[in-house]
Amino acid sequence: MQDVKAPLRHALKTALQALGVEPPTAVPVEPAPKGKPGDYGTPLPFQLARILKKPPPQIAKELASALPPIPGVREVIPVGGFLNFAYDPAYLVEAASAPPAPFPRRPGKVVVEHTSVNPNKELHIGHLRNVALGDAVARILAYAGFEVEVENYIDDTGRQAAESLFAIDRYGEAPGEGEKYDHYAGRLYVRLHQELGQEGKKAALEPGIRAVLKRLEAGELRNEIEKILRAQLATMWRLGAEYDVLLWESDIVREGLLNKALRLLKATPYVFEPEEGKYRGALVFDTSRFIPGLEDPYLVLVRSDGTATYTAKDIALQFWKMGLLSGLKFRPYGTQPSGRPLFTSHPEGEPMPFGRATATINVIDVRQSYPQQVLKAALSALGREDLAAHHVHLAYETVLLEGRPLSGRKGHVVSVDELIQEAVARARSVIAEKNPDHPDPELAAEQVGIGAIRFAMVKTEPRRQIDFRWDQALSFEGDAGPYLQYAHARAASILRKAREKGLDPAAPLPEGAAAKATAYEAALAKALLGFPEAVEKSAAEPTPHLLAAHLLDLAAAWNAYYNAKENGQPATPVLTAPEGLRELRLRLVSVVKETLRQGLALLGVPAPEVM
RNA sequence: GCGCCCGUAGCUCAGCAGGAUAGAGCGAGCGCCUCCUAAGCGCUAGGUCGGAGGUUCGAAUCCUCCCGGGCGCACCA
Repeated sequence: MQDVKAPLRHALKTALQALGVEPPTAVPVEPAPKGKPGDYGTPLPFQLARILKKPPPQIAKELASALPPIPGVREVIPVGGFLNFAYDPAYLVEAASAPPAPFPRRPGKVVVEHTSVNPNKELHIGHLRNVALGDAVARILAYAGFEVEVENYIDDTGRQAAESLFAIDRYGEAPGEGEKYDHYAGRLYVRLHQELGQEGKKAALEPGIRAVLKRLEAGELRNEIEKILRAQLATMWRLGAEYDVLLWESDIVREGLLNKALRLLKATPYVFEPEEGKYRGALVFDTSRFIPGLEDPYLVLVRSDGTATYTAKDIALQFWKMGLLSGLKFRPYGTQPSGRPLFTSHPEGEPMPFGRATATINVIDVRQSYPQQVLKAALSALGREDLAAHHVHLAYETVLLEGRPLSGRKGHVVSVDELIQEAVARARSVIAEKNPDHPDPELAAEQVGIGAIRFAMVKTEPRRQIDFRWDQALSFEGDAGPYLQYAHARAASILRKAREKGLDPAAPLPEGAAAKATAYEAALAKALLGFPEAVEKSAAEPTPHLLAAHLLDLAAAWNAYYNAKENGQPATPVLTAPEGLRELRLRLVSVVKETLRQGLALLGVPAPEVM
């Protein structure tokens, strides 16, 4: 896939220089709107109107005559103040006829932290958005040329983990038949909270919970946490999300990273212990210089009872991620479904080069914007504005369920496992109905079910609230994962049949084949050529929804191509097309298939060969 | 009250480093399987881009104010 806009921009700059105008740094070039002549166009003449003191249409004409020949451009068409370019279809098709290639490597390392769910109960659809978003962003960045490290923070010394373990111990009940361990822990956690709600129970149970908390901090109950964590990981892996390293909070505390971080901060003028007032005896961070406009800019790092706040631990983790602190040890944690190894921090491990990031992305919901700002402020407090500028909080809005906020207490939640089961069952029945001879219905059902769920979570802009509705999330029509998967399977089917006939879609195009390209092929080629830019934009934001939107456009262009008719007859048959044109179309279909596969992979959506 | 985010078609959403008659999907209506998978395609209907000012040759996009909704403002996170 080659860039057709770059030569065009270059030619425009050359023409501008010929006209004695300093070219802008970014020359706008966009596909021409439907119904307008040409394939691409630029509004450049409007921007020059002020400088040249001439009307845009006149500038467009002058610019047109000053242009050097542009590769593939058949005609330069002034359209009012726009200047459009009609391409030779053969050129567009040739430009699109190689599958997209990964981007060149970029310097530095990006650490993406996502999931980081409390190891105390099963995942629900709120967590799902985090996993889907984080995993997609990590994949997109890696494809876009960044070195990416995916970290999953395990808060094993938190209150919630302690409560689940306490509940398991207290009720002494075994998991139900076939009950996943995280669901079991979650069930007893909920039961504990019911009991805590009863009169006088809280005081009676509190010491027990505190005792568990102490043991967790000492790392004594790691195996108990692991049982829950392993069950959660099974869900993440089934979704297709994978990680490089698990970071246990107890390890971070044990390695003294927290104290090291606090020591660094205490050496700045912004962190101190007030001698009077409401914060007397606590260690606070005055963020006013970094976060203006707060009514109370003091943030407690260490409470007056000596315990550290979560934010303080988070700052320590952030410092570690960016190489300001060292000390964690690691060891292998096993191999994930794709074969990618997973590591974990561990007291008995050995040093490994995790962390040391030049940029960090935290995938975490918008309600935590303030503490995320504090992370940047802490970096700034150390004088590391450079690092602060490279920390991104990928804030996403919360997920509603049928219009109402999720609520564990009111039972208004859906677990991810439950959702997957439902989606796969639904896919299974659609396959049985539409393709009863499917060679592997179980595989396809899993792919379609997972794909529908994951796509639903990433197609919307992160900062918009998602209202999860069963009928929409499991929809297999329209703007949905299965629509893209279907387009992919359709292309795969043609390629399969071609190979059966002895044709090789990967073979070089025969001499003169490209010249047979029509407007149909050109339109499809243009859709394909937008892929690298969509990836680039998605990586830069970062957000997967831009790539998702482009893939929907590409699939729509491909489906339209597939269905094109003239006088009631198929206008664009592939396998039965005349020789030359057939090879050309086959090549395009193969690039469509590969581009969709790649794009879907970046969103974590499987691409079935048969549906 | 202060701060951040969101108001685009009946519903769910793209578009927002200013550019061409504002685009999809769902829903509604009409059509397309003797043709490579109809989970698809085509056509029709449907919009004061929350409102008012402003900047600009040009504003859904930038600025200000207002209205509506969400979230955050603990020695929680």
